[in-house]
Amino acid sequence: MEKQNLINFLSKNLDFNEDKISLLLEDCQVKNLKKHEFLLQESEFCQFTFFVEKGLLRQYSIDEKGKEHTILFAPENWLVSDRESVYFNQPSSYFIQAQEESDVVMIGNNFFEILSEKIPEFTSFNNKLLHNHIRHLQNRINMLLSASAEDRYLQFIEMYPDILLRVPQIMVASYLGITPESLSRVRKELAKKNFKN
Amino acid sequence: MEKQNLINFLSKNLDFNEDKISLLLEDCQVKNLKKHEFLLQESEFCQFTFFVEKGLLRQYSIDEKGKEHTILFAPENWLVSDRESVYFNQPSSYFIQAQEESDVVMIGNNFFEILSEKIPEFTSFNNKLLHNHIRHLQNRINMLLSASAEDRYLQFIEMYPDILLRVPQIMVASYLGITPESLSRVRKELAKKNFKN
DNA sequence: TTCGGTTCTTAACATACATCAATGTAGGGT
DNA sequence: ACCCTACATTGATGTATGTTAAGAACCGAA
Repeated sequence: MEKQNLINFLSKNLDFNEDKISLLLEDCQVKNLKKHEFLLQESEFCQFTFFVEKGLLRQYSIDEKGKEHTILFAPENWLVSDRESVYFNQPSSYFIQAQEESDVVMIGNNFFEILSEKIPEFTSFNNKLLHNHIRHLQNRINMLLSASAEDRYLQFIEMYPDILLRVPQIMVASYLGITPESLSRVRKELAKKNFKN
Repeated sequence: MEKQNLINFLSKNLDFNEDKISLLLEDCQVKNLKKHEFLLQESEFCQFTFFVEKGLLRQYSIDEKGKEHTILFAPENWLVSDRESVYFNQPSSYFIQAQEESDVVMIGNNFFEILSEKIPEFTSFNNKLLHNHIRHLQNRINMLLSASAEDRYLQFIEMYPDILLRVPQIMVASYLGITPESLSRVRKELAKKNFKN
């Protein structure tokens, strides 16, 4: 089934059997994306939360000088959304784009509310997702405040070893907050110190 | 009453009258802090969420090189906590310290659950708090990824004009992710361009 | 009031990282 | 198989920011 990953994800966390979840998910569309296709662009209102069944999404912003800044990489089994846009009803300042041919489940903005009504325990699960998100952002801030280019890169490959292989370095650089040239040099340095990869 | 700010804060957001809220808050202690007193230190488990009735708190971390990184300034009517420690039951990697003589309401970790039971609408309010938190962190990441020292400073005084006057520059610098010397230079430059403040 | 510490400023110098530019390389589309 | 475009690498150079160090201003405690 095309939503199998999402169903697993929910049933694992909700202790609610697969069939029932599958039923609840009936309203959610699945969308197939070609590489480089957009799910959201700057100034649009984010209408969905996206669950990645297959492939890889990237969320990024573009600043006044035209530079891209990668906010998030979302491989299989990740949720992506612009919560700010969804929750506060603002035009988004982000782009969400498929980096590979991908399948995503489009979760409508009211879907979580509906789930909350039908599955009381969902509220606390949603809470957990939010806390996870906060933890993730907090760690990133810490990294940006304290770590050098090399340290950031090392942290990155530690945390997302596979993503390194799936996206161009230029995007990893924009995630780390450095230029692609700098990243290339960092890698060269690490190679000297006989660092694999 | 010593918890008046918190009562206002909740009654404004919950549409629940002051007396009832006041009653619910009875279990929460109020603590008076002298300047530089700690509410939380690294490796401790964060047991409370703190609401600032009066004064100013600062949350910060210290990295391997001994450098401080300010995570958050919390003046009157702000909530502070290490959600990661509270929610995931981990030792904290942060310090929370009073920058001024302060009064805080100590909100126990189960208090929000209790409130949820007594005030159904509280769940969605809590949700809003979490989303606000996420928005705040997200904006900060954007800033760290894209803005120069000067831009960061300008954003900071725009956003927190009063805090600048209440804490030493050294701490503002550690919030912005730059050295105090750099901050001093930035300010000098801005002064040249006849920038007030 | 004086003392001692913290903070702020300034300057000279160091360095990590950015920028610019050129070349090389690889993958996708026709 | 070819070209085209995007990406990676490298070197020369520039710049913002860090580092170190010193003195000045400030402030709280004795």
